[in-house]
Amino acid sequence: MKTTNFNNDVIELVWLIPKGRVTSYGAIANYLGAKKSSRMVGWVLNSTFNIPSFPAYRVVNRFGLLSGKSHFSSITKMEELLLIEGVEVENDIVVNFKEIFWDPMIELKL
DNA sequence: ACACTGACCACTG
DNA sequence: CCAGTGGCCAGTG
Repeated sequence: MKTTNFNNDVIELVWLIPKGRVTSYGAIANYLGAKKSSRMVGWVLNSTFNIPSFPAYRVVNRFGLLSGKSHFSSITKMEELLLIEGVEVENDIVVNFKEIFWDPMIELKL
């Protein structure tokens, strides 16, 4: 596959998400200066299925919904992985999303 | 080359 | 509040 900067940046950033925290596609796209390209973030994540222990499960949509769960090995895998880190999930939605939301724009502060 | 899709998001009426 | 729309752009048929 072609390795673009965007691709690498997204992957780098996702690796930086602390355990027990989550972020959103939009937040990542926004931080990378591609605000309108949040769809691309999802696209990049879809190509990371072959990267062992890549924490793609820490990325959800802006509502805290586990929109990518169907792309994991098991439909419940994403939720399980989050639960292990102490992230509560109910009806495919991160319960305390606002509290544990990790915004690179703030956390990495420029 | 063209049309459509997608792990999305913000804006508009 | 809900539906529609535009923007982004790589992959696929």
